[in-house]
Amino acid sequence: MVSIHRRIFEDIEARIMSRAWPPGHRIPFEHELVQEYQCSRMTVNKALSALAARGMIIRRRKVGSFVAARQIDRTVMDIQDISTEAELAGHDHSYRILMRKIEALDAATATQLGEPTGAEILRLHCLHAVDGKPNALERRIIMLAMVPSARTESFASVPPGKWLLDMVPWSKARHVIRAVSADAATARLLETERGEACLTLVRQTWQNSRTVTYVEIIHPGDRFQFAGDFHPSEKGAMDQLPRRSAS
Amino acid sequence: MVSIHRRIFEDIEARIMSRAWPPGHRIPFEHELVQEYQCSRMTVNKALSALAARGMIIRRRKVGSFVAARQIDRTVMDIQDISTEAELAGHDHSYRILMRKIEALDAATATQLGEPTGAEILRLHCLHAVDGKPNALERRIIMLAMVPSARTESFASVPPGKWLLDMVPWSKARHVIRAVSADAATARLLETERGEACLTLVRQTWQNSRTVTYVEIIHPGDRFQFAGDFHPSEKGAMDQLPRRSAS
DNA sequence: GACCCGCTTTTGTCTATACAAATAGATACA
DNA sequence: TGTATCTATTTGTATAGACAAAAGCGGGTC
Repeated sequence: MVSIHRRIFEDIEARIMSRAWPPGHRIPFEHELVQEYQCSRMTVNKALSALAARGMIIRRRKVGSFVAARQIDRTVMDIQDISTEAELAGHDHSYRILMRKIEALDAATATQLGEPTGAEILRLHCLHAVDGKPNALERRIIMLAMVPSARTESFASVPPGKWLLDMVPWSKARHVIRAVSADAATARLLETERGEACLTLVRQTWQNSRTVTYVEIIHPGDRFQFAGDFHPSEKGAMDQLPRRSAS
Repeated sequence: MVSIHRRIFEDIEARIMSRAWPPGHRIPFEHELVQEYQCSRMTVNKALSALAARGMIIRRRKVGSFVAARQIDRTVMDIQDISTEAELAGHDHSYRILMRKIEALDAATATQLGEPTGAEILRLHCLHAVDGKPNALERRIIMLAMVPSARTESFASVPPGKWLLDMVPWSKARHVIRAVSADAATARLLETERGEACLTLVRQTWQNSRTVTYVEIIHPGDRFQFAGDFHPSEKGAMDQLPRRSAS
């Protein structure tokens, strides 16, 4: 037994996925669906709102609801902190700090980050290993104005990615994935060949439109990949938490 | 002026993002939030349901609502068809078919796809160029049992990615992003150096747990990247459709 | 033509109420 | 002690009604 709003949701979704209702097609008005399903408008509204929240339809007052353009391959990738990820997979994770220094933001990088030249930053380089094998080179910039406590943190016992996640709230993140060839220094650190293809994840994190941190994480291409699934009507993440839970 | 359910949503979200309410923390019961915000339970329910749909909280009857584990960096990447993407960006797109043949699925590939050995497939190789410059090498397998009409389609005027998207509904997709070094043949086709880092997107698409198509799209690393944003409280995709719209 | 005003339609939000489903915890019983 | 049953609590779903906000549309005026 499924609920009515769920059935409406799925009926419409099926028609969108099968292209019976192509992009741009107008979905019946709420009052029409009320007639069709013999239910209240709130119920219909709940179904349509859910479709809108997923970006499958666009709703406009006085105009109607329409199948969204480009209901493309939208994939959700879980991009985790390296140490957390390794832990979850049951692998051993270690890291060591290669560099840690406080400096002023140079002009080129400042432009790239959209922050003022000369701002005080903490620059960190860090090598991660999983099960003893080098797995990632992390090059990070932390804006000290946004994270003053980083000034005195050595990151000897907590990796910077995890530490920041625990210490600093962020409101927006941007990820870029690139393939680059390893230069000599990178290859040496990652114990791979010079010129070897590397998968680089760049992440910039903001809080209220001020950059918190910018990081490049360079993985050897033969030991790493990103994966993501897409199920159209997937409900949110399920079964994540304990039966009983601490307050 | 924001709606009440939106404010409740954002208040709770902010506490989750800031770790004021860490994973596992019990969120106030609906009736408590009703008191706090002086609104009806339906309004509170709407806010909490939205948080649950996003996977930020887990709700269980008689128990309560809890902050979900791993409210990680979940990023949404729009992975589009190459030709559509180029069009949207205002670039010129062309392609040519390098290979097109019907064959039986060999054992190794069959295992990889999770399909029976010997199944009839259409194998397609295709070179895409944007503004005259090679931009992607596409290696595709189409399961003819699922897409019989592909047997007679030449793909001379519509690229296979687009054609499939228009012809065949799919219910699930999986994406993998990898970095690989170009072998000699790939490098020649993409007009780049042998060994150059390439960004490879692998996509497998299913309908009702039967594979529809499997494709590897190999981009030269110096001309391509994937990007995705994450705003926690982002509402669904907006502004996608026309002012006026056909039926 | 351009501009403003008011009408109408559609979606957005909210309320108060009701009952159903799940289930932790208490209670009764073997 | 273990087990079945009851009870209270919390979330899930649905309803009918109300008003607000956005925006297309037509009419009027200049």
